[in-house]
Amino acid sequence: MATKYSIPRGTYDILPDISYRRIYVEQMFYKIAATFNFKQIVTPIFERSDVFERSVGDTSDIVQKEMYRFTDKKGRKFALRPEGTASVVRSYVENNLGMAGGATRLCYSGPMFRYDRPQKGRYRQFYQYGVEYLGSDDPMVDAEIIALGHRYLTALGLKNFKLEINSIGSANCAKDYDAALVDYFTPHLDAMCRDCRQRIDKNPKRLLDCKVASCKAIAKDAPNMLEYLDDDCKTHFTAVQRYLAQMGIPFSVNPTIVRGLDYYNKTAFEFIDTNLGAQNTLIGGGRYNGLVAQFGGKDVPGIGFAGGFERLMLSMETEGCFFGEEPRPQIYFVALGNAAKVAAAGILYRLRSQGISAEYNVEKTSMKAQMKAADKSGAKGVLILGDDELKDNVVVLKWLETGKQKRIKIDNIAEELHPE
RNA sequence: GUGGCUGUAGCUCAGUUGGUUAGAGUACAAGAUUGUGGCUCUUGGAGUCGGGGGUUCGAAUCCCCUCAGCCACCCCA
Repeated sequence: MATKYSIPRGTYDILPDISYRRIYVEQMFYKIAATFNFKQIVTPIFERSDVFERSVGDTSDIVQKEMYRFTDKKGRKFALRPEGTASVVRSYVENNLGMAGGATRLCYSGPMFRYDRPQKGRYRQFYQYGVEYLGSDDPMVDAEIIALGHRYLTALGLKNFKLEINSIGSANCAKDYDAALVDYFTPHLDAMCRDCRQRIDKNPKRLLDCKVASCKAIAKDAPNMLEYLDDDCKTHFTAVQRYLAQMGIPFSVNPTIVRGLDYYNKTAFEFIDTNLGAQNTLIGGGRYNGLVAQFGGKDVPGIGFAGGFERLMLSMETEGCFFGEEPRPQIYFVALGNAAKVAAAGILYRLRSQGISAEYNVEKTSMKAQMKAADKSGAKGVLILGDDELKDNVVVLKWLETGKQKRIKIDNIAEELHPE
């Protein structure tokens, strides 16, 4: 007996009855991105491991324990991509995309891989969409990227989300701030959870994020990141807010937003769903000045965001959003008898060549069964061909919604379906 | 990686203190004067009771292991 295989943990199949929804949501993304003149870039789903290790940060959880790594036959080290930005920047540098002059606006979508414990809205293979803007540090660009995210969510019909923004400063103000945090938290450490005690050395900003009640209480009075911004970061951040206000995009400043990837600086933002579970970040993004230089390119500033299709669609489901029309054939062909079946092959092929979607069922022979199948398929019309019609060179066209039917010439089917 | 809950037809679920051929709804298939769908009715097929091991005369039911899903931690999309 053949063994039945089951899908790997944390992955899922997109089955044909709902795959049109994914197509709708993805196409909407590219459509909105195009209105901002972003163009698609496609990169491989695996890269040399250090592409991610160096950019995402080798102390980050993603690199430390969530990457799918493998070695090829020549011993090269690769990893399935855990996120999109590193690959895009690698390609930007490798192909000198900046040489075209002006800014580079890129968008992408595709599968990402993280070895995580699966739960609702979190998978080991998941699908992200994202944008990257390379070539400017102007705060207007920050606002534009955020606006693009906002436009997309809105275009899908989502309402129950909020935008939170923050500035995590640049390298030099972050250093001051981290020192201030260590100074503040160190005397309280005994009252804090074990995780926090461990994290204070690695990344003191994380202590701001802790969910444990006692830690939360201490973190409440911690130094505010925004007060440690240098002048450049400060004016940048206020300008971003001014642009957002100008665009009429509502937001709130949340100083505890700490993005988990090392390359972020200055502006950080999240679109959060307000009625999803624990995995409620719809879109996360931020600025990453310095990353291009780190990949061996010029010191070109950049900013971008990424979001997961899974959470997006979960959110759309809870809000009852439109997911696009379910595809169905225009015509269902009912053939009675073998001569009609043979003729149907030719007619079907001609209709399809003319762009008319058509379906039939060879397994069913009775008229009743074929009509039932036609009804179930959602087809708008049925073409019925039997011996009577065959000898007159006609078919019966029946509209399923109204039940009206008439005999039409076989050569005129396409015109009858498209009256104009 | 840690903890809690769950796992019975394709889907949603029943299944009494372990007891004989494991049920329902829905979906599917065939039929109701044989060339006309939807509604109704009749009949039918379909389940390794997640998997493996153990206790027992007997396990879907009790015990152990394992796999998977969900929820939270964590992490983030």
